[in-house]
Amino acid sequence: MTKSAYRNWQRVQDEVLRRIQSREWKPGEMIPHEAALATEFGCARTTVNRALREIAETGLLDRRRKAGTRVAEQPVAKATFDIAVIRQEVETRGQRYQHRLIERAERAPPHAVSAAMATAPGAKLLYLKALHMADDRPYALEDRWINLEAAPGARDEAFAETSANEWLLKHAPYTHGEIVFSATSASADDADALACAAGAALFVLDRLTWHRDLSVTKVRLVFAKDHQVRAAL
Amino acid sequence: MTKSAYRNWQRVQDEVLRRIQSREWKPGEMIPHEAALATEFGCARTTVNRALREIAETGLLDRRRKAGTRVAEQPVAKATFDIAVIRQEVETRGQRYQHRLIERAERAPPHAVSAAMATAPGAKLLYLKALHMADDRPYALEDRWINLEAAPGARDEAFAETSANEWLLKHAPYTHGEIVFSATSASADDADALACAAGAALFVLDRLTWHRDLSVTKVRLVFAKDHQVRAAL
DNA sequence: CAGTGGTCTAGACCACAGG
DNA sequence: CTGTGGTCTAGACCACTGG
Repeated sequence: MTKSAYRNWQRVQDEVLRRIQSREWKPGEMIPHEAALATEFGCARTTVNRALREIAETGLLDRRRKAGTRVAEQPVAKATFDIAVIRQEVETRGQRYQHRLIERAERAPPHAVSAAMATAPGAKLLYLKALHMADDRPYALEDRWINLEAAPGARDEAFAETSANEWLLKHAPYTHGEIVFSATSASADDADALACAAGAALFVLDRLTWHRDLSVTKVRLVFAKDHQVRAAL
Repeated sequence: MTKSAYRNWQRVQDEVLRRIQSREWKPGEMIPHEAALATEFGCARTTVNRALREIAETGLLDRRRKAGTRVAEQPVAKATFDIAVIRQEVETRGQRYQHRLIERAERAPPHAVSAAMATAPGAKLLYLKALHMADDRPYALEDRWINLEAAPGARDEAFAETSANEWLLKHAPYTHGEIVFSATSASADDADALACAAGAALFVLDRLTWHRDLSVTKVRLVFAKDHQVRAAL
């Protein structure tokens, strides 16, 4: 008897990965079709399908009906970053988290913002500026616009204790969104809030989320100097 | 009769997502178990399982045997970035790609590098410095160390025409690796190569890949000013 | 039009962990 | 110890697309 068939699809997946990585199956080459592999591994085709489907999702295999499955020529690496709530991020490092509200106002945003958020040109949004701290040192400076149409409850929230970050997750779900990473030179304000020299290179995260066709919030997080974002490959 | 059952798991997934996003099922709440949903949707439990498994992978659901399935309290957003070959990245933008080798040498790396790559302290590695160009303008400056033990063929490659990026993908597969994003101030060298002011804030990607327990390559890409990396949520 | 992957099903057994 | 998710199977039909 073979060993327990539990987690069999992973056994298949491991073996397929081994053959790709060992060049037994070379980039651009066809690999046997599902039925053949099922026979070889002595399992159901469903099991092979699951193993291959997951590999294809990582970009290492190209699968097409009728054409079959090939090893990708130039696999596009997919790096998945976990974007947690900042409090979690800080506490996971074993640091004490604190949040300080700097500004809270209801006002019409600059054109760039209302355009990006697809809100009416003159419409007022809720603007928040806040500082996230880790062990009493600045961690990230937040600059946020909230669409009150999508999250009306925000009007009654002070955001003094709870960060908008957490409040929104709990009260204003989103269906999709976009994240952009970039670098910026610290403005005088940034430098002041983040305790770094003006002009220092800072890591920036911009996020825009939507609920259906309604923008929910647009946030820009400027991190303290030397911030890194890390992902496994 | 119902509509074709094709892509049924997506229909289930969409409905489950709708219920989560509409707060019909609130954060922290249990949702019905698979068998119940299967009955409700008139499909096999396998189909429900697939729909829910995929949602759980995005972090929106927490699933545990016996405990059941709950809507996550603070979903950790997973942003997946496609890290393509630079040539592709440039050509996808409709720009002309070029690659210029600046330096190529076999030498012992600084301690930090040999430590990160777990190579013998005095061991020589292949060092490459190259500039990636888009439409004749600098795009990214590459600084790379290649472990010749993991990729011996690199010794015979000039990397004048083919970038190390592409050559390695074709000739030195990896099993796993790590990517780190950060920001840096342009050094004098960076500024010169990338045609920007010294001290400018630049986006940096560091990648270290392994084949089993052998490091393959460590590369640092410093991008031209205003570079962004984007991902859907 | 035929070969390949994509999906579905009904039923089964198993692993895990809550109670 | 029992309920829930995790996995497997054999067989089936379908969608897509290359030849």
